[in-house]
Amino acid sequence: MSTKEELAKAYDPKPVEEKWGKFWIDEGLYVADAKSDKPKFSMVLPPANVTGILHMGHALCFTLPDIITRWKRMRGYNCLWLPGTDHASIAVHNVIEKKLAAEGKTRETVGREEFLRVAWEWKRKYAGVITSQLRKLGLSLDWSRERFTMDEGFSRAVNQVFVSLYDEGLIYRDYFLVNRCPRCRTVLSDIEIEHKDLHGKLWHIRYRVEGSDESVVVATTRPETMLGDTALAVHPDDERYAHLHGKRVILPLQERPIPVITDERVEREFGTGAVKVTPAHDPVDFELGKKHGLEQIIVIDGEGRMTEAAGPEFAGLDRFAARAKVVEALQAGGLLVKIEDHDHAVGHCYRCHSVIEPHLSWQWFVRIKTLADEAIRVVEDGSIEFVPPNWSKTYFEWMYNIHDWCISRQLWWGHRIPAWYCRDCGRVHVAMEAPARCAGCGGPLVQDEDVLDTWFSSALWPFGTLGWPEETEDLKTFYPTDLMSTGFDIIFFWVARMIMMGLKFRGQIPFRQVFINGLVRDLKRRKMSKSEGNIIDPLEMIDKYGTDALRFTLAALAVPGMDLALSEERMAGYQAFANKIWNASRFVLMNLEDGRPAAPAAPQAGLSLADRWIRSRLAAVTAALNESLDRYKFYEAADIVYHFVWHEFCDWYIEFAKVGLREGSAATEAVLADALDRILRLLHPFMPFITEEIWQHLPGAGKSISVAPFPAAEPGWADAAAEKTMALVQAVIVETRTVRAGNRIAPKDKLRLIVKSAGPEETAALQAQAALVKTLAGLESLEFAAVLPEGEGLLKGVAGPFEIGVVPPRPADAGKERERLQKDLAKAAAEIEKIERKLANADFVAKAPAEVVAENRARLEDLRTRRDKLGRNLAALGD
RNA sequence: GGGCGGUUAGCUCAGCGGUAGAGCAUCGGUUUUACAAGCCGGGGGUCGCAGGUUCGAACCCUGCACCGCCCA
Repeated sequence: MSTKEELAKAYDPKPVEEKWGKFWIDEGLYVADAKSDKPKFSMVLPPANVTGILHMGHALCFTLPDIITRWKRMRGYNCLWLPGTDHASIAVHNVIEKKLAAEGKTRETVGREEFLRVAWEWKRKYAGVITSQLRKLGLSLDWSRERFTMDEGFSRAVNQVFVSLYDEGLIYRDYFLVNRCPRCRTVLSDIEIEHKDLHGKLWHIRYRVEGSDESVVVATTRPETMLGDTALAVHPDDERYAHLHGKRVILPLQERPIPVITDERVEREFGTGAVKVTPAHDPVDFELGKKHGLEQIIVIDGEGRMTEAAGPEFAGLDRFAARAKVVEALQAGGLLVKIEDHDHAVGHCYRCHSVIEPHLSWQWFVRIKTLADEAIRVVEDGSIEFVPPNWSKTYFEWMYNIHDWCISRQLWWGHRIPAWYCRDCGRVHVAMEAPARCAGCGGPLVQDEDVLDTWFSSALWPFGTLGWPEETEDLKTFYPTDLMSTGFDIIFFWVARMIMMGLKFRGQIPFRQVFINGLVRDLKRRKMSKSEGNIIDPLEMIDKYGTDALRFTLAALAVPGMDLALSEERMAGYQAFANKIWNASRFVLMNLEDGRPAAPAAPQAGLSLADRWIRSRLAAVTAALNESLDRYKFYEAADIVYHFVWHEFCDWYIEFAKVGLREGSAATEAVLADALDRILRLLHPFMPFITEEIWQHLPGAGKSISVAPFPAAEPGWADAAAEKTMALVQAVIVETRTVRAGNRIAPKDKLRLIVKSAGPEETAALQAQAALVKTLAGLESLEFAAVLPEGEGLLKGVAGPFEIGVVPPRPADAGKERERLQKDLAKAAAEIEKIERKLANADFVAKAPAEVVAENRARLEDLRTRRDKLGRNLAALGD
């Protein structure tokens, strides 16, 4: 026998989590085997921001797939769950700049090399923070394969992708109007812009028509950009302005003539129907400018300041100061017709929330259309499946309207673009390694200053982490991965791009399924944010309630695709659940002091009704749990196992087992131990720590529960007869308890219970379980009678087919009893009426399925019997 | 403006065509030798509104209202 030291009175998570967390890693239990012949199940962890700290979003997004991985591992899969971190270009860059600023330096004063040295040092120092926090969640990650997006191999993969796409013409450099954050001093891609509705103004400005006294009024939300206007546009069919076609107007303040052009894209309803055109500072105007061959005059620079071209009185001013000054100048010149309130969407930087500035500059782009077409196809044909499926609509919506992807960033922390320019002839060289000199003229080369969008590298995560571009064993064994768990907010940023890149460079989808988890909110459904002060910190929760309680809470709240409202109360509830499991286990272990008897060989031989019943339930619950997890219904799976463990195993079976154990039944001891063993294994994916700790105390435990087989849903254990009889037993027990509670009879008063016999089979079945009924209902005696004796002040109740009579230890309060019976009677009567009405409907009887009709008839019969019994009992009480 | 989602018990949410459920909260009882983070019992809902389909609607369809998110 191997029962170790007895379990403590209450579950204390901390030492347990520390012990097993270390054990799992030291023993390499989650290190995948590329050569295994078991079926594989692989995932890559969404790389955590290397600067980051763990928040509840991580906890949710990582706990759910860990449940799946642990479940699959126990079911015999060769599982790989690969962790890693992301270099988070802008975020880290900002941190380092701030750090330098604190020392009175800037990146320009220290230079690129020193900047990167500081950044790497910083990364080395802080990367461990997030990874050690990940470990606290009990994730079954393969740390031996941990990767970083800027490690050597991964960087090579990034360069390889860049060079290949360039060679194929899918990456190009262009002078284009892009989004720039003046504060971060870099351009951003379209999806890194957050549009916020703002209350703005619409300024109506008068432009004089050249060589006439006439003028045209244009409306604009950005008067400062007028300094860069190179045309005025009207709709070709707008009769109000037909006479201006081919004329020119004089741009106020600049006193420069600009042409009037016509274009279908002008909205006649907007403002006055005449609009100013600023090709260098507005996306629509940029296109109009290209179409109509307009000059592009840059009046705002990359830092949001007015340029020389804006004119001497404005040059150097901040864009918002310039706006005020332009408006003032227009007003002074009598050119401002009116100012209206106007709500419109304004783009903001997703990192720092500054207002974005459209910015004309040379940038690198990915030509996206052909890549997107393939990526659309694999979702359309079901090769990749979104869970829940409606997210595919969001995906398609974006993919159908996708624009070329601007991938260059004016930052230093990241993958430097592998492009070199010839100083002499300007020729562009794109290559894996720096070429020595210009292939054209032999001139000296200089590398592009920019780095790549972080998302460019994370798009390669599913294959880059497995060793690509080398054809590694890992790549062959584990790609494509099976599941990707992530938030809906990065479907565009990340999921779509992984699909495109995976298809392009592996010719295969990167993952079979995408599980989209919701947002973690507080109880008032607000997003958690520092400024709101409503953050629930997972580490603090782990400290307070234990990792298992946190994990179970997240699982229980995780309805696919839905945001979840998290509360500490909920977590306290699952902490109590952990404690319940702990104590149930203590009970079982206390009864296994002589070791663990083997389960009976023949499935049902020598088993009591209760033993057969719990096995039947166990089989059903195991099957249901598997099905829920198969469909990623974590909340359902959690609910199933919670209810079973607490309200079937603990509330009923353990109490029944006490009777069997008292009688010295080895079978019950075996079933009890086996049920606990299975329960622990069923729970393990959700609550890895407590289950490991208890399981290790079970006689005959293996190396680790995390690699023990997941319980099979034993088909031979299904026992409808046992479940039916058990329902009778439970009904009699519950009704007796209800009678007791309704009449304020103390639990310590042992009762005499008389049961009126029903059908012979049912009666015999109940009689056989007299010991159970007596113990659980608190009886001193249980008698069966053909009729319940009258005139003894019996307290009567109806339990399934049985009528029961409780002999009150002292005269009962007839009023209370009458109240109770009347209530029951009223309930039954209401139900009867509903069903009678249904059955009175000829259409129902004729058209509803026969079994539904039969069901209703049977139910009506039962209810009528019940009503009659209750009525008689009530009448008997009357005298 | 386009798209997606939500509206069910006091709170947070399941259920999505055939007897309205869970957890928490609440009320009453209770130191029954695994557990008071417990045990036993109870109360509580015209399933947002209005139509329609159906023998039958919380569930399907249409419209409306309100809330949230994404895109333009």
